[in-house]
Amino acid sequence: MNPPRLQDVAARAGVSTATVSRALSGKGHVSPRARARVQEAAQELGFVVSYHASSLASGRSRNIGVVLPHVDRWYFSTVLEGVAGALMEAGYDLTLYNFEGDRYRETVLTDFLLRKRLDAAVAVSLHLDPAETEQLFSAGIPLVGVGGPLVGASTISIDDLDVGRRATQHLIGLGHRRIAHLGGAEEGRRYFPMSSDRRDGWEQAMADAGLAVEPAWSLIADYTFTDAYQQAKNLLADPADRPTAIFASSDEMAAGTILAARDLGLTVPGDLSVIGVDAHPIGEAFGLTTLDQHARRQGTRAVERLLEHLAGGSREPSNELFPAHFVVRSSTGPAPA
Amino acid sequence: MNPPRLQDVAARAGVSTATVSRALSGKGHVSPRARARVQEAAQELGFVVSYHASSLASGRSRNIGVVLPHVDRWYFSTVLEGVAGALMEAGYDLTLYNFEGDRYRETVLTDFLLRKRLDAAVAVSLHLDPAETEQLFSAGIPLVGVGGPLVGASTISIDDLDVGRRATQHLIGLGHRRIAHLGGAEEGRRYFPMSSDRRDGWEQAMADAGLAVEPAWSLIADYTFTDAYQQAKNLLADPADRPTAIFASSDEMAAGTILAARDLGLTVPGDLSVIGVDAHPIGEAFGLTTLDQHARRQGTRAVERLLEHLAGGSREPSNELFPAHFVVRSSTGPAPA
DNA sequence: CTCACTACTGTAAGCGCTACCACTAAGCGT
DNA sequence: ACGCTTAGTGGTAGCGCTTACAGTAGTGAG
Repeated sequence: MNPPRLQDVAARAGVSTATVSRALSGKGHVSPRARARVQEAAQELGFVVSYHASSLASGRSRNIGVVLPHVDRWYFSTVLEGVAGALMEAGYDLTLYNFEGDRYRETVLTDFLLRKRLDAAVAVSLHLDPAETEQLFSAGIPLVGVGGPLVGASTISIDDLDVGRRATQHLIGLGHRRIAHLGGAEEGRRYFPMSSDRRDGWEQAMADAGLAVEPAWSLIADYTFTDAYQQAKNLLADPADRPTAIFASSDEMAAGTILAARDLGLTVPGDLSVIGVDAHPIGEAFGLTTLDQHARRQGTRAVERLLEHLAGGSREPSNELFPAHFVVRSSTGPAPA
Repeated sequence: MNPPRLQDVAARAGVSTATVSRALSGKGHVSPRARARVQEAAQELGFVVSYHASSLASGRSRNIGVVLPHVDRWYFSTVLEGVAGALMEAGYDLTLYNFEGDRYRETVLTDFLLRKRLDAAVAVSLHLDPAETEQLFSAGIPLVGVGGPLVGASTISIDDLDVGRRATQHLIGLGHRRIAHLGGAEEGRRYFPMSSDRRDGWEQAMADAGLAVEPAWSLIADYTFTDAYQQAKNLLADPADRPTAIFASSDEMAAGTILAARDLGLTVPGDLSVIGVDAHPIGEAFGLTTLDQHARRQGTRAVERLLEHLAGGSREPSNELFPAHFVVRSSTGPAPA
């Protein structure tokens, strides 16, 4: 026996299909009695509206796309958790588009735009070139960006420049003058525009304090624990000339740095202070001082914005800056004498 | 101007809509000339088939659901990467259902089953009770399970019992007799059935070698780095009575254990050997010996199975065991004298 | 030259809903 | 009492595709 259709419910409840549709969707006027009868009939038959038919007829699909460059990295998966939770609460489906770096970039930007099965999309750390932007806008899909600028669209992010500055100032305030930075890949890669902002914040804070920025102390570690571990081991190898503090653009890198320092026999924060960004759970065990960027809430907030947008027509795109909060633990301390 | 429809392409190419549909989908006979003309017309108009209309008419949606208990944990996000990549290659969309523990369990099992918008589903570490199983089967959605048993469905997983045994045997082979185990939550939680299998493997290997299993050395750490760190710190606190080796059911727990050991002034593997499971990238920097369970490939393999199933009608459900491979690094060594 | 087949193409009947329109029956201010 | 609004309902035309089904040609075998 085939799955029940709207018609079957209508027959059983003794009303028209139009009334069933209205009763079930909650739109339009339906008498309490009719509503009750419809619900009962639907219940008995185990009826659920056909997603495709409903979407085709109404033009709305209650389906939102999420585009991100990776799903197996902390920041992205945490934002994704937030987005997924918020969408579930709102009764929306989530279609996932994973770039895997840039591997499926073209495919996603072509495919997912065109099939027009999405009501809207959330793009995490997505950096588009003008042609891609044009493509997106002409498809008419409302878009909210998370964790990076996205021309023409509303965005949610932290103030990366400010975060870089505050992290560095925290170290300077503790008396450090020799401060290195461990960031993500610079240009070249198209996602991760924020990496350079945090680096810029570091440079600004150093300049403001009249401190020199050693070019060799500006490192790139791809946002991973292991890469940071290697970089830090090199950086800290020479006892005669090494920084007393390191600001890492992510907690994973910061933790890798701490491990490297220990492997070299350095104490943290005795010989070296380390500060990160994220509030990654791994930071707890490392006693890592960090700036919490509330990644999960960035995700939920993005959904809120999107739903407001879908409900209320088009508003001006706006850029919402999330506050980042200090979590001071034991990895930062006074500079060694 | 509205997006072009099939009809528009047909008009422009001078053929019927049926021919356009056949030419574009590749099904049925179409002359090379007609095909070329259709493709040209579609190209010029920027035509893409409407996903919903196509699904409604054909009954197939080229959309596969992925159900998992968390997305912000390594194993799940890695499997998800594999699934997402394989689906992208096959031209399928991916709808994500995140339980968040058990928070949205009911919602997902009800909602996603019913809307009947999925061709099939992949369930990662999903443990269903009989009623839920019944519900799923009556919905008629082909299902493949990853990383755990799933009654009635085909599954992909490693042999967790064997993994537990081999990891423990590795330690025994190095002369260890005092071996503790750090696993995930036992019963209670409904996902993570594999945790107890790895624990059982440990117990078996110990028994086979005639070694005692200290109940206090069978710990639960929720699969997280930080929790393992705490547990290990307690476990290793007493110099008079502590294990010389620890088998952790995941690399994150193993890494947390190593950090705890070092914080206590113990050397690895001098005073303590540690072995994990996963081949989590963080293991590299820790020099962690582990058993690679090829999480990503489990994901891609699940998709292969599903697509075979969708193509070839229903086969018998089968359970495919993935081999796990040793990655011996520096965290395991001979037992201290 | 006929028959059987195959290659190709068009016609049109849905797929299962939503939403517009039309209509009736109340309710209500004047 | 009169229009006027509004709640409640049914009829039905699509939404944009896919896919029988049927029909026309062209081909080679008998």
